[in-house]
Amino acid sequence: MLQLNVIRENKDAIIEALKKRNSDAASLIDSVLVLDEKRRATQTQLDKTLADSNKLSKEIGILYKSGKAQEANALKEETANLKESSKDLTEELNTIATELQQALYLIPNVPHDSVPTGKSEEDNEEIFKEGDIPVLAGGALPHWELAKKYDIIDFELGVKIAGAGFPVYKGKGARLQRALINYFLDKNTAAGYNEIQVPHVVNEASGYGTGQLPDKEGQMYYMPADDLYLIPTAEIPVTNVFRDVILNEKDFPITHTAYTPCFRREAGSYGAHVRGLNRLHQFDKVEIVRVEHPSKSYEALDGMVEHVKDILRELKLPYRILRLCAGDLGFTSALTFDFEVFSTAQDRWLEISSVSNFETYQANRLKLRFKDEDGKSQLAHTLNGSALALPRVLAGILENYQTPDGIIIPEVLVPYCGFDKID
RNA sequence: GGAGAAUUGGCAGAGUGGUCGAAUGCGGCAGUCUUGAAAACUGUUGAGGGUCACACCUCCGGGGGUUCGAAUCCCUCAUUCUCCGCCA
Repeated sequence: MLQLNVIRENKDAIIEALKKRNSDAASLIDSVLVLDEKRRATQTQLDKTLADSNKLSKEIGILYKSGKAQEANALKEETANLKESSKDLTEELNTIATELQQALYLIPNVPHDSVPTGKSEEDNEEIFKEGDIPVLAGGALPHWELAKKYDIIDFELGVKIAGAGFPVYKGKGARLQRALINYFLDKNTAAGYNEIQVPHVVNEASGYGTGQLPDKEGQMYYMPADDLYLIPTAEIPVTNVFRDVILNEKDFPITHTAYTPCFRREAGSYGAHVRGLNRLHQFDKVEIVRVEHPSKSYEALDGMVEHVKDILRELKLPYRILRLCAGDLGFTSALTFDFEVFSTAQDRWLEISSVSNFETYQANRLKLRFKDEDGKSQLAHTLNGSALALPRVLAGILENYQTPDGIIIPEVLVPYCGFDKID
């Protein structure tokens, strides 16, 4: 959520910047400013009324104490009007505040200057590419065929138990999943991220805190009996650790890593590209989250990108990095880099990580602040990224490391797996 | 799941209808003293709105109510603790 005072002071610049997202926010911003003004005017009026009635109440109290009940009763009558108008004003204020809040929820984050203009993922800018794309022998298979051939992932069994998009990993497939989780967590903690285990469900307040609500409720599994959501990403619980928190400057940087399963309804995204592991309702992911001083957050973002690169180099997977264009940028993000691994047998790139800086957008909703040098409260910056999402990494490994004799396990994972080949 | 108790500032803990945003202690910060530090002493120390700055307003777990007036009374929800039941 954008800050009101920032909108007030940079109205035109914000409208201009949001045009990059192909959203004309001008009228929305205008109505926010009108509502803001109305809110403050109403607040001032209410404050005055309350001040008057507080004053009267105090006088009544003093009169009673000094035994002047009659005079007190006379004053009581005067309060009736004040009470009436303060009730009306409170109602009015609540209405305006709610409208203002809802309008603010509809405004996405302002894209960073470096974000390229563009309408869709086709306009994303490739900024880096590394790793050799293997030349596979004849008869190379896509990962879902390999999964079947070696009996390591059973998609049909998942359908029976839960439904499409909930695969069952078996034998060496299950072991490889566990190896990847442990490897990622080890890499992240070695880089200084503090491991944390968090709930896999979140309440409504947490959903609003990181911006999934009210925007994306259709993408989350919701449990009405308990008013809880299954998490679509560890970003929500891990970042909400810092909801309503005031940090000291010396607490920066805050870094966490967490493994969680992720649940996504993926409503309406069925089609040709969802086969196998490409798009699931439940998948595993290891996330990294940072809370940073505003002056350090872009440096931190670069550090996260380098960290993810390092992992992919060790796995020896061909990958590229995209700078998302404004049209493809997430609602809450100011700048996002996507990592994609090349799926050789499918001949396409698969997104395996998304690393973003949200600047103060989430912090404003979370009320995540810190005391600066002058002792004033300021909003912190939040960032997060996948390091990494498992299924497509697994797809990449299966396809790129396949040989006629079986699938070779990347060297760095062998100690975690306890085997070096799936055959 | 049943019965009872509780929820106050960074922490501990007073406060049961009136000048209480809240005593006191600890912690934090600043100063005095000291070669330096500790101790001691003095001052200061919640968040938000509002204002050029004051004034002023809101917040004592969340929401609602009673009252001229609520941290204090009532209702409701949440959470925590104790006892019982069930259970990985």
